[in-house]
Amino acid sequence: MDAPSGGSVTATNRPRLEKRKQATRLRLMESAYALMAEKGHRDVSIQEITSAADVGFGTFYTYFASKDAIYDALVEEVLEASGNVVDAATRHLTDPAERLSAGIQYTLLQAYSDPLWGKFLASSLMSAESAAKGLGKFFLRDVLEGIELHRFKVDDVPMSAVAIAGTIHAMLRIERGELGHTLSRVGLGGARGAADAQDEQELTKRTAALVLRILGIPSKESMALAQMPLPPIGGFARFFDPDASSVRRQ
Amino acid sequence: MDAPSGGSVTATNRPRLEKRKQATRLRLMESAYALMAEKGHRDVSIQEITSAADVGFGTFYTYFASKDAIYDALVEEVLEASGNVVDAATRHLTDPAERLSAGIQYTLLQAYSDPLWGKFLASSLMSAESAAKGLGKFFLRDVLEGIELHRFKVDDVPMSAVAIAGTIHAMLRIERGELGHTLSRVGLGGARGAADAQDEQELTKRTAALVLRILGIPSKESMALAQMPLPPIGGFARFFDPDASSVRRQ
DNA sequence: ATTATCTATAGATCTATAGATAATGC
DNA sequence: ATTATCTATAGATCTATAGATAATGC
Repeated sequence: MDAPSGGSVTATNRPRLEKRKQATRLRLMESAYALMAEKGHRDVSIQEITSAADVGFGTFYTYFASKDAIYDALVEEVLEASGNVVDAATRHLTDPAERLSAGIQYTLLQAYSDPLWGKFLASSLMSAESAAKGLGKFFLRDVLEGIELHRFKVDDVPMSAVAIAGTIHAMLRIERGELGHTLSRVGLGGARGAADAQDEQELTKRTAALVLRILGIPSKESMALAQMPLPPIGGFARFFDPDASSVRRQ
Repeated sequence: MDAPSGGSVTATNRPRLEKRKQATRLRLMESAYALMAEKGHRDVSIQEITSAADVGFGTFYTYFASKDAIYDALVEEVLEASGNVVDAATRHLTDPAERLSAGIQYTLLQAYSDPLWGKFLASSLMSAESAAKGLGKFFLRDVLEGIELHRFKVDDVPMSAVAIAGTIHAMLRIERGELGHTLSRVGLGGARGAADAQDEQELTKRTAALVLRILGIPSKESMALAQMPLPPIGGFARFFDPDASSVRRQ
């Protein structure tokens, strides 16, 4: 009617503005990600997030309706990225056993090299639905394929899936060095050399080996499979680190 | 000096008063327990707790310094009770494999029969230290004894312990029926009959069987062990239920 | 007389919004 | 001219405490 003519001036017609908006949104998510991984998502105020993002308080509400909304967006992002980590690391492998082993190791190595990522991923995996997204999707695919090919020998598929998920989840939550520490306190002692000299490489291999054993692969073969060299992917990107170019989508 | 004579009139000299205090304290803990299990311990206000306990707001601070303080007290209580459940159920068994199987099954059955208990126990087991108390202490004892007797065959003891803890923890967190549901959504279908017809008895047996397999017991024997009848202990007490006489100490 | 319990309240936080301001777009 | 961003604030909540009250103890 009496609207200014000249065609619709929608947001999409203004690429620079749109780009700036995306940058602000990303800064908010980066800040929320770091704070929530550190302190737990309920224990972070919107105030803290906007301060860390160096953005006016009210700006938050331009992008997210609530704290839960930004957390949900982050979970979505992290779960998808976790799937990408696994997929990138394992796409080329043909043996489902080797592929699963590599996927598990890359996941844990990424978590060790970027503790915030590890904490956030662990918190994302708390709900049962999330287990079917990201990581879980790929791991389950490998498990099912291995069963079909008679590479794995499993009596109870759902229970095995729960055990694998529970094991990986537990490994993500354990503080480094605590594995040996906790158990030695109960009188177990170091299972293999000094308990505190466990490095990430060894822990990831042991985790992979145990998962393969759950899937019915004999003990020796599991260890051999887990020891196979991982094709290097040139270090891990820090998730949500402005310097990093990978992992992030868009 | 000028204090009233007649001997020290300490609290211990007044059994009725002391008893009443304990009752109030217990009411506060019962209310906090139910609310925190339901909504998560951070999402309950002291206001809610005192209302539920039918106690004046300020009274809370006579007994606990903070919300964390009452939560810690509850965790302590629940962990100890969890140990008692396991111990009572397994004390008489001589085979560590059978004992561990029974302990796991009783734990899960208790959690299924009393969902609040299950939720609270799962939340208590989140920290690594807590895993060595209660349940964990007894389970670890059985594992180590079984290894010593060559009943179990384990390559990597700490990793196996983590896997067992992670599996049980995951089973405590999974909603009933979700095991089959989640997996069937990904295209797995019912692994054994209809996925939603899983009853607690079956789930607990399958969990125990899988744990025994992790410990190197052959597939068939694991299933046979898990199928062994559990000595009935006449139903489970509701933890913190005023009607129940067991579980609670003191 | 003693003390457990209750009521009322101050102070601290935190969320969501309204209105002003500043930056880009054309 | 448009709109992203900022500042200021109202309203809701929640914690911790101070002082009053009510119940038991002797």
